[in-house]
Amino acid sequence: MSQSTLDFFFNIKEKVEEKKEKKYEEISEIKENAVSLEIRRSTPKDVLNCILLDVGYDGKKEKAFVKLYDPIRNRIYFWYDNTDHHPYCLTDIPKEELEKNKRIVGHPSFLKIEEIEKIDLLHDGKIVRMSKICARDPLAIGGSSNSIRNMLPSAWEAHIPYRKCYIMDAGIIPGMIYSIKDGDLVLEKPNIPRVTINELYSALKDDINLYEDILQDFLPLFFTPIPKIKRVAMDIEVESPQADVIPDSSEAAYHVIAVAFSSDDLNEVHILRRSNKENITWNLLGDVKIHLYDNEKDLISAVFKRLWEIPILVTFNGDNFDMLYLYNRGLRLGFSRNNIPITVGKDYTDLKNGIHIDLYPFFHNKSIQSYAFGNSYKETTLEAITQALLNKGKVPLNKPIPDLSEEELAYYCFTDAQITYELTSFNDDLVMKMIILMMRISKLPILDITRQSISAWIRNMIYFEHRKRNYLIPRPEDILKEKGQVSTKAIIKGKKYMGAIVVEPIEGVHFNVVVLDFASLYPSIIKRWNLSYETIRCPHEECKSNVIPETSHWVCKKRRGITSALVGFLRDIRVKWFKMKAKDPSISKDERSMYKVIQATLKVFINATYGVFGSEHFELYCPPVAESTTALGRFSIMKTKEKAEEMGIKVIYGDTDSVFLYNPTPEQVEHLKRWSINSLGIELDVDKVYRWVALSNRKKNYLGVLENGTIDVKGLLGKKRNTPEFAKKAFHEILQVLSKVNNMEDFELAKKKIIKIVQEAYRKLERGEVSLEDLAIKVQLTKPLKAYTKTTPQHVKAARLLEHKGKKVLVGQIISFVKTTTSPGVKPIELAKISEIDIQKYKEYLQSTFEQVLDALGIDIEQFEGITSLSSWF
DNA sequence: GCGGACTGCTTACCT
DNA sequence: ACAGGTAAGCAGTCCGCG
Repeated sequence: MSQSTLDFFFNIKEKVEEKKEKKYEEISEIKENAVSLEIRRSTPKDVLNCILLDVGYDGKKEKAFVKLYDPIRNRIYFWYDNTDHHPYCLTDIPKEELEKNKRIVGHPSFLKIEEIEKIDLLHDGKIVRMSKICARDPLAIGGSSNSIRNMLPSAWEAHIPYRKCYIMDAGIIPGMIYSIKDGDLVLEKPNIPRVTINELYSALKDDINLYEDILQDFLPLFFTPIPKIKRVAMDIEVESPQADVIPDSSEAAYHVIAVAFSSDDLNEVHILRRSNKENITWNLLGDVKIHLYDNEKDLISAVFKRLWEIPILVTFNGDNFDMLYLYNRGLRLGFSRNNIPITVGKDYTDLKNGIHIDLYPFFHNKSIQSYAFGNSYKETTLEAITQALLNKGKVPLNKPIPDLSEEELAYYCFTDAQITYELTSFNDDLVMKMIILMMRISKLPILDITRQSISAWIRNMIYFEHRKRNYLIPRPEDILKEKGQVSTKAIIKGKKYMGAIVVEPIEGVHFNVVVLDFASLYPSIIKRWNLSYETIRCPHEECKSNVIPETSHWVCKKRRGITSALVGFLRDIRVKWFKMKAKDPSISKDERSMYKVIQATLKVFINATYGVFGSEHFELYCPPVAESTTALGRFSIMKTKEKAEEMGIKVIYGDTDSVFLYNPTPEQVEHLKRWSINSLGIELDVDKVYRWVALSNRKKNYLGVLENGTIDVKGLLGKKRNTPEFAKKAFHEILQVLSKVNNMEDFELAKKKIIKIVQEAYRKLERGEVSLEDLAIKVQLTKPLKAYTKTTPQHVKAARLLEHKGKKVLVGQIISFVKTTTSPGVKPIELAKISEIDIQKYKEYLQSTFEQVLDALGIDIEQFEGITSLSSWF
């Protein structure tokens, strides 16, 4: 057995035995202890093996600082910059001239001007001389009315927040292990065994020279173990005058009635007495510690005491609610700002002495949702996420929160804290590990990872590589000026350029279908074709012959593109190393699971890299890069289709990066794979094999049975959220029947069963045997009700009816409504009666749901038409 | 004034 | 606030209809 990944490069374990872990103290007597922040933050001169979690700026000290978490003492240390680093921006105006500018050199925060050189990638890597203007305060550079960047006709690198600038200049990698040695911050590098390096090099083979320098920098990020980060989850409940109105957290006008903490070793509820009951029972709470208070201020005081000592706090929507409410409630109850352990920022809240992780924005992040969790939850609510990931939910409430007894309230509140904690602990701390890896790859502090979107991560990752190599960070307007043009037209109105190709499906049931797909097509293209903002449409005459098919663009042959190298490396190491190692039976289970986390994290970055280059809000937005990527994607799939057909294989379907081959021989498949790597330079793999697949004439719409007997459904109405449950149920019964089909004869039998299912569904509907819940159509409100000005879709009509009844309707909420015969034709399920259901409309729903399946199977829905008039029989 | 053809809006899916 | 492509249902508009 090999050692586990977590300790084979590092020897944290030895030290664990030397020191005692910190336990939370018993809360008994509450005293307002005004310990100054200075003392709370004091850091010893030597601290070993902490994980660096956050970077910030201290306005009083005028210094950058980092927050380090010591996994052994379970506490946060602060380390302040000792390298005399200052905020700055760059300009092309010479130093002598700047010195004549009284407003700049006379600025109260002005420090100095340095003459420096930068490499300008946008202009063929030529060396440019620049002046670097330093100031004491980041606001003096940018962000105030009197900032220096506004006094300059043109400034570079002036919009980067100071803490990010500091990270880049100091070369700090958040999420890595650091020690403080003799007052200095020192990175603890892992010792990666020679044999591992050799294995890795041989896996990446010839491509290694495309990105070897990046590989050297990135390997420690993957091979540094992630220590166990203790954290405590918190949830609060507050009094509310109206049953289903959530109190405003900026007002904090009502009592805080319960606060729960949950973690490995701290499980307690602080609760306010609201009844006259002599003996309250706490049977629901098990061995959770209960603190009952007669006075709200005592409760808040005890909670604040906890928040001073908890190093890492986890909430769900704490930024907008729990933390903000506690802060404002604290002020209302007379606590001074200094005695409240919470920082309130513009769009975040934090612990003054620790770190606050809000899981809501993290799980709301679209890339996390789709690439890390495969869209398993569709709404960002604690209920939906825990249902999907933990397979359990919140405690069901049968009355409003203020009406709950103390015991019920404590139980409800504690359960929320507990499931919030579990969102970070399930699958062996998967979420915590992913967050740490994301920090390392993007070089962003934990606060930014949980609160910013994927484009911010990717931007920071690329900026960091620029600063490291002394490249000038390009300005968005300069990229656009040089590389703004596109040469294709999108199929969808309003889009900027043409995207992927979908091969016209050949209708019918096809047996023995092999699906080949390109492994990460777009990242592979970016790597193979050297796509980057500086290499596309480069200034060299001799490169203009290196054209991208179907476009007017060309790409550089002389210089290796930085984003091409970066994306290429991340793609290759994921596909050729981590994905392989995650399945390697010769290594330990722990190691495999760590490799799985790494490959899943890389997937989030890789899958989004093409998209960001086509997004206007991205600071490295470069339309020809995005356009060339999709053009080469179309080129690749079309060439593959042609080649397959040339070989005599029928291509029955394909979408973006895949081809569906009808009954190919294993030799043909091998031949095609070899051809792809040799002539396109992109790996083509077998993705899945169908016993049979049924295609209709609709694209992105098919079903099939895989080799192992599982049924695979894509795009059919029966799996869409806005299809009523009763239609979905019948649809799934049909799938059950189909999953057992192996040949044409089976099909004939299956058809008879399917007819029965369809008939039964119609009959139930006719007889009124379907419940309101099963008839509900669920549609998400994607914007505020007021914003629907052009049309009024049905779910908006239903939502407006709800609002009329005084119910709150929020963006992102899913509206459940039914179709009625009474005006206006729809009603939210809460207000509808079974007698007003429009049965005719629901028949149409059934018809179109079934039609898609039957179409694909070659059964004519018309032969069922008699069924629709079944009503006459009853 | 009403219905059919058409376009545009909106949502949910696929890659 | 990562992209474009496809399907579907409905809202709204225009036009023809003696």
